[in-house]
Amino acid sequence: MEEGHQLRQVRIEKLEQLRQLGVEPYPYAFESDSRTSELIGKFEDFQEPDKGPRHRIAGRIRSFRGKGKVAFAHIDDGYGLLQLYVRKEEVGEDPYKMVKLLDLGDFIGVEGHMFRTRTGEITLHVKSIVLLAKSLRPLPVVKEKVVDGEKVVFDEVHDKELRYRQRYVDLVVNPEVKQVFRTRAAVIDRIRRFLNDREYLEVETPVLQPIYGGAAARPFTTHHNALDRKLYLRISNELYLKRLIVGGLNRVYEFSKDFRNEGIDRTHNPEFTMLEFYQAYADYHEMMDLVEDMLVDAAAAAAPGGNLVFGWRGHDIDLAKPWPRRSMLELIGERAGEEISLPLDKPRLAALCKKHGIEVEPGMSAGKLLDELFGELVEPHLINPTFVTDYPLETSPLAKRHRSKPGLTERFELIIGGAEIANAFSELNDPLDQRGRFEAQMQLRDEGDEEAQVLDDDYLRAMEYGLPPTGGVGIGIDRLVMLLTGMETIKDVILFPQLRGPLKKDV
RNA sequence: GCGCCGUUAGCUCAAUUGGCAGAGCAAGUGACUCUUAAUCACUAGGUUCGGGGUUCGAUUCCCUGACGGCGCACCA
Repeated sequence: MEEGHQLRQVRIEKLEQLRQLGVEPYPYAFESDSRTSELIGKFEDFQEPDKGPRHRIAGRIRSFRGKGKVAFAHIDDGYGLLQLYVRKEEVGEDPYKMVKLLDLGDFIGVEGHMFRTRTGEITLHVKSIVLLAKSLRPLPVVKEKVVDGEKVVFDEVHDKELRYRQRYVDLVVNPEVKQVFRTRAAVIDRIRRFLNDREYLEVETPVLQPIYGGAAARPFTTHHNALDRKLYLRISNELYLKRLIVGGLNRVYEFSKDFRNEGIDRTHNPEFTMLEFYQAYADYHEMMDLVEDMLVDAAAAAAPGGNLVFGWRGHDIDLAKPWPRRSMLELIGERAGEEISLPLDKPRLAALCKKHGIEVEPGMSAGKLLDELFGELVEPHLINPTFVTDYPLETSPLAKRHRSKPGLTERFELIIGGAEIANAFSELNDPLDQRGRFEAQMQLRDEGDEEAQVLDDDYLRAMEYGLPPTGGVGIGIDRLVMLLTGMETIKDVILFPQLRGPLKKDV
């Protein structure tokens, strides 16, 4: 809608008419004392509703039905809709002229008492009304009615592009979107308390990093002018948090916005939120216990009442403890129908891959082949929470060698609904082993693997001062919220997901 | 990056074999003092995503680009 569009022009003209009536279209504040949802909820408590107390409430006009000298409207205060009943006789001549100049989308403040209309709807009987902000652009008009107790919505806004690009519109017209983001905040709050209660310290580490690390991914790069230096947006905060363990902050965590220069799909957004937490003197077994407790606790923020069954990706997922802990080799062996034994036999794994239609490239290590088999044969079938343990050494350069299984590490991933929700290790704390692992990664990098990790000398120096045995976990918060809210795409749990290109037209 | 599908009024959507681009809601004017997808009458509203082509004539067919969705690839 360009500057001169008629719908917008009409509203601009109304601004002038309002000012001529002495109405300021953009006043400074309004003191409200109620919420729509509470007023409706408490209505039944009133002895004599029609003579009940006065309430003040502010919000956006979402529907309007003028009937001559009386008007009905619904106000939306962000928590729900409440019907208003306005009579010219009661609010006065001039205010009613103002009412006639109102549009859907305008913010108003009202004062009045509660009653029930002849048709049964709980309603605010307005005694006074003020304009709080005039809206110039028409919001999409969505109507609903209740049929047999079921809400039927008309002209619902489905257009994904409009919803993501103009999230402010989406939030107004699709009220369930607000609930997703309230749940997201509640889940994060709950996890933060869970960790604080266990004497974890919340910390902040650099987003701009001279060397990126802690994960296998391609980074975004940027440049610092004053330092004339290339910097990377973090792909992970793992190495910084472990430096803090070296320093004696024995339990640390950070909700970290990470950035990875990768494709975008239902489970990947270039910037996403990761929770990482590290605990000195713990191993991965202890971290599994902690993750299990943490996520069951977090689920309560999304589904009060102790319900632990969540519908997601076409499955009913039961989060009830305990969650099975299965080794990766065992799971692959079951699905492949043949036992995978140690030490890993690369030609045999390659044959197995080919048998299951997985492309084998010459440079692939035995561990990489195992990862491929797991992703193809096992992961999609793990619906209820499962801790998959003991990943190959080659693909886990920051994880400690397994205490009894050569060629594997003490690492687990938590898989729910076929998606990776958490990744964790007994952290590698042998600095010489770590140096060797970094060197192996650099070798892969030289061979063209752009996602191989980069050797971080300062991190090695820190570890040489001494890193205690440590358990560490990373949890993909966006995916966790998807699970707990039943959303099928990561775009639905990120307020402003990354989209290509600019707004295609000014609508 | 590849394939398939889509983009028409502010919103939700139609448009026959290629033949004057329509409806509902929203908007404007008028009527209406308990309406509720309020109702009634009238009015206005379009670069059919952009560019090119075929044709007497393109929303429709062809090419190309943009954006979105889905799938694949990539991806802890």
